[in-house]
Amino acid sequence: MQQNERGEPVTIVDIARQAGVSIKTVSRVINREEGVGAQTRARVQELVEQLGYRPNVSARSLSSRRSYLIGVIFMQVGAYHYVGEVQVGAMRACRRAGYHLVIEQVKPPETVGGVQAFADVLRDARFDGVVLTPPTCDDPEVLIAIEAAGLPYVRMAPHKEFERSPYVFTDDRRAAWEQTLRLWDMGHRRIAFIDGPDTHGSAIRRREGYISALRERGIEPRPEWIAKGEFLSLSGFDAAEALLRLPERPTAIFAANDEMAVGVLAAAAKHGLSVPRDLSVVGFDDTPAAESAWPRLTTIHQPTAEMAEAAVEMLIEGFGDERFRGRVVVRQLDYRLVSRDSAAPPPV
Amino acid sequence: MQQNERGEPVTIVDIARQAGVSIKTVSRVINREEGVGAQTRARVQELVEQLGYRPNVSARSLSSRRSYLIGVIFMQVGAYHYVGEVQVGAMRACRRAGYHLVIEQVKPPETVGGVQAFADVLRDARFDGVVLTPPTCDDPEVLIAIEAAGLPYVRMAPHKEFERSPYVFTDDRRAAWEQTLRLWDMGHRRIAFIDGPDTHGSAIRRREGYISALRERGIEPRPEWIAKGEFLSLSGFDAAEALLRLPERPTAIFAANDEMAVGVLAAAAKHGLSVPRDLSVVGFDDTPAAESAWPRLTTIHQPTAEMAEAAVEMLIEGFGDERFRGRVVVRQLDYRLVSRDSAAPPPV
DNA sequence: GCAAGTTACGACAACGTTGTCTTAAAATGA
DNA sequence: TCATTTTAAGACAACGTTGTCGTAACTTGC
Repeated sequence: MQQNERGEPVTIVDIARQAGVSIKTVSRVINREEGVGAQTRARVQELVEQLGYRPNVSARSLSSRRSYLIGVIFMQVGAYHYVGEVQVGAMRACRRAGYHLVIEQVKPPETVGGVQAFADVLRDARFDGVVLTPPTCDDPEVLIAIEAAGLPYVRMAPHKEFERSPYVFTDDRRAAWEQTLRLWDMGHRRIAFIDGPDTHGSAIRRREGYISALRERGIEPRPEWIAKGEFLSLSGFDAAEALLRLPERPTAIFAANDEMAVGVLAAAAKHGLSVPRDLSVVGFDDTPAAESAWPRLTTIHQPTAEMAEAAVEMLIEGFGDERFRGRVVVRQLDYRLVSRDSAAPPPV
Repeated sequence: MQQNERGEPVTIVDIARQAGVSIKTVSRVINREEGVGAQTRARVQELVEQLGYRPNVSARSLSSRRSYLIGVIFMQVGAYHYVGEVQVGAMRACRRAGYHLVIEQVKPPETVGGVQAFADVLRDARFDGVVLTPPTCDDPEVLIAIEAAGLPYVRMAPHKEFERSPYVFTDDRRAAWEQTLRLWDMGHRRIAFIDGPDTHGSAIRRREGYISALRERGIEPRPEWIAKGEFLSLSGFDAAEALLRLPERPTAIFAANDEMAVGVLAAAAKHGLSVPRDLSVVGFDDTPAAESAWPRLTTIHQPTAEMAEAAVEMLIEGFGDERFRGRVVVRQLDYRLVSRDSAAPPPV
């Protein structure tokens, strides 16, 4: 069923011979090109399915100068969940369109020769396009390498230079604003914030949302309420420790991601504080950690997989019209507030 | 530097012309084949570097019938960390050998048409080989699909049928045995265990190690001490709740993975138990969650990335000698006990 | 000094598609 | 009815490598 009479994979030649047409005609049917009569098309189509023919990607790319490969570029720094979601979403979109997903890791900036190695990989992988995740999507060297290779790319939640390429994003600023107001509306007035690294655009925008929400309610957030974090659980723990030692302790802590929020939970436990009775804690992202923490985290759902899916779709659609030539395409996806058990009105 | 005079990527033809030799000779140099004189080889080598030539993978695979693509097959069920580590390790090995890594997700068994879709993907991706992660590595349908495609594969920590293919593993049984004895030696006598799903071979072997350690010390583990878990944090939480309600409460809980151990920590917090003062908790795997939990988890380090690296190496080495024909190759890697803060002698 | 290897290379045909150009037949218009 | 356009299809040459085989030019052995 999947082999021709010589015991080898079915090729376009086999189809052509059996259908009594030229290989070019079969090629046209496969690629949904016009210029084929209805009956011919149907006959070829049927044979293709019957023999289980699948085009040879190598031959196809050699000839068409397309690889049907999309690359996802990331820098592994412990954000397994995020990268995993991106991959799953990207893969879904790829599969729908007959593409495959290749993953490539960029070494953290400090690594010697990292970018050169990356450029080499780009050149021999011959991707049709790549998706960039934060914080790589703002790394100037990486961007230059990709542009030098003439590759179309889409960035996910970029930090700056929005005109430089198409990108997908969610409104982090507004989401953080809503999250903060949610605490406010519960009655919290001393709301602290744990920041992410400045290399992530979303961290910055989340902080902005937090600040603007408080200002809107007529409160200027005190500097000591904003603690530096690194998006890692441990940094959330440390930041929370500092916040909980403040003379006027915050009644609520908003961590810029769930991982840090889990760290806050641990710090609260260490200080003998019951969440949410003595302290409310909210996160951001809605990772599995949020669901499995105790108490379950009130957070904001980030449609990571869907964003990646959208990014790949934009890439593939872009291949049609002269590869994005200059056009910047933007796609926004919606976040969603998730209410669980870690936030409640403050102690009276 | 990376383009020839026509502004297109440098090809083998450019090198050949400039070196004054035939393309075949260049090809020989590239592929480290013999039959080229020392000076010629040096001259070609230098030109290759100078012009930044990289072979076109499509052409190469079309001609050689190799894709230089390795696939990693997994089923996403929340084990982001594990899959992430596998990918990183596999990618490292691939890059060293000039291969690229393609990831493919298999839908959970219940999905309709899942395996057929998977078989299709296998056929058009034309991997040179694939790495299978648990629990996919024991899925009979998946194995049949891969074997039908004639693909060499290496399994990671398989569950059964060890003669069926090459595989890499760690001695989970012995590691769990050591972990249990470590608790015993601290003075614990009521040691409970939270199981993983039976579809994971390592879960089963971890349980065996736990049981045999207790038996060796002359204790028959009570059935109620072994709680069913699903390798997910929430299931650890639930299992711990049941264990902590036991009339004779265990003084230590050994969770078959870190994620569940974190769930146990949460359950302990809910019950007002201080870890490790009132209850010792140990995990398995040494994921980031173990480091960032509070208290930090005592666990066992699993060399996941290294295992994946080894798997890919075995695959690539195997391509040489007629593609593994019948030979089962096995590689064992070492685990490592990690002592942190979540285990201590039991209350007196 | 000559037959019998051995070494270092090249010519040429794959590999399985797609792109470009050509052409016979069918449809259209006057 | 005949010139003109449109449609459906095919011929043939890429695409950039590797595999197979052939063959001069050297070695080697006696």
